Amino acid sequence: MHSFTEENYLKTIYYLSARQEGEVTTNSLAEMTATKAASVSDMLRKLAEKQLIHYKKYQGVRLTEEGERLALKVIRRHRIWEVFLSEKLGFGWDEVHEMAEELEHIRSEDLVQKLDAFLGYPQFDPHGDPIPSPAGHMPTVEYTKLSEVTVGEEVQVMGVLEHSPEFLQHLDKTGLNLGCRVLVQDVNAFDKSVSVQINHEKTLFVSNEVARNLLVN
Amino acid sequence: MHSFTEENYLKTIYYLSARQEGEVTTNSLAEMTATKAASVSDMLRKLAEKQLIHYKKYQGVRLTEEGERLALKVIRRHRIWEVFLSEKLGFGWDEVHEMAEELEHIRSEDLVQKLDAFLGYPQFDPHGDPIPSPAGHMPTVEYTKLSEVTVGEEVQVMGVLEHSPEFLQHLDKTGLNLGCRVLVQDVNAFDKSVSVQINHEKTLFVSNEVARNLLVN
DNA sequence: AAAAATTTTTAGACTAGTCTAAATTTTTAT
DNA sequence: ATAAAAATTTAGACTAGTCTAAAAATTTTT
Repeated sequence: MHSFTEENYLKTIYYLSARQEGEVTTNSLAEMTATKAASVSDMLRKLAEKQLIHYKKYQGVRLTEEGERLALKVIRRHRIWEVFLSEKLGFGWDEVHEMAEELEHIRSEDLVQKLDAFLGYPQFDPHGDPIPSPAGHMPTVEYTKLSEVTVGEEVQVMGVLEHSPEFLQHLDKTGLNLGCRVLVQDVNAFDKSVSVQINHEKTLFVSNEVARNLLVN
Repeated sequence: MHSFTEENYLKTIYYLSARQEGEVTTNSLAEMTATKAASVSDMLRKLAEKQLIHYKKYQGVRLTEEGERLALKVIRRHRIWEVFLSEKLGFGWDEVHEMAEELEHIRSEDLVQKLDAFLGYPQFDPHGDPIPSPAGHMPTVEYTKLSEVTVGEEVQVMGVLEHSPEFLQHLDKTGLNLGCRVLVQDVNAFDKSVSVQINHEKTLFVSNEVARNLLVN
């Protein structure tokens, strides 16, 4: 079995790889895991020894097939627990991440499998992120940022790019929940803020900062 | 906050204290936690420094009020998770303990509180053990061992003293589940084994070893 | 293409929790 | 009441994961 810490590194490498092309850097990992570059270097050596990453000194890092399989397992557990916390226990989408960070490391194949069944095999977590398959495959989703929708189009909120509680709470406050319909009425040429109508009801002004972090289809 | 390991020591001290009068010994703790006496000694020093136990060298150990409060918190979390695993996910009572050993350490007051509500504020875990109150009080239950029931009495299985999967699976196999009615028909004078009728149906022979570990009322 | 800046790695140290072996204290047996 | 046995603690070492400071490699700038 792999340690709590190793699982977190793999997960983080996966996320950073998905975010940009090419190798993941030591520094970006240090930032994401809130440790120092020296600690990351050390851990990379260990993960490379275990064949979980491809690693050449000074050249950045990439998951091996086995490493990606493990990372997706952890992400799958994380997201399934988030669904549980949200759907069954009534936690807000701004609260579930932190608890899932711990729950994702509970070691039992059977547990996540039964939990998945109990939840009715959900496809997405409370933030709209897809749940990897048991076999370790990440579903591809094709969403657009709200900031890129043209005036007159009506779209539906499908996910978020920013997962901080602050951002999610802001969305709650303004009523921009997952699944709500958004009609783009106007785009401000100066600051790229968007004027939208929500669920054919109230009209709202959305900053570009927010619009860039809202995924729609 | 306290570490995973500290929580386990406190929990174990609580269990051993409940099992016998007086101070808990270093050796018994070493056995229970599957470590060595030397490691226990070390940890006891640390727990004493944190005022979680009363500890005089060579004299054994006893929880302080604060230590007991923490121990009961952990036990509460453990048992509530067991109920969840059993009732909602369909795990057997022989399977839940191991997973709960990990789940009990998830740090969130809110989580256990919401889980408790979701489960309808259960009073007992799947083994019949009472669930401590949120305030940290262990309900007292007055059960008798099946081995001490007199011939002719009909009782109900309320709990177990032995929690090993092997024992629990044995009970499953023989149909001695929690809640089932047991009429004591005969006690063998030689080996103290008991002849019982289950739920007014089949008759069963129960060894004294088993009868001593079955709690009834 | 060399110098400067940045990034990454190494070296050495620290903590929590564990271990073995040795020393000490307590208990039991004579 | 002493000797032997058992239990407990201390001493010193190990591992995983972290850190700071220094060294080395890479990238950027001039």
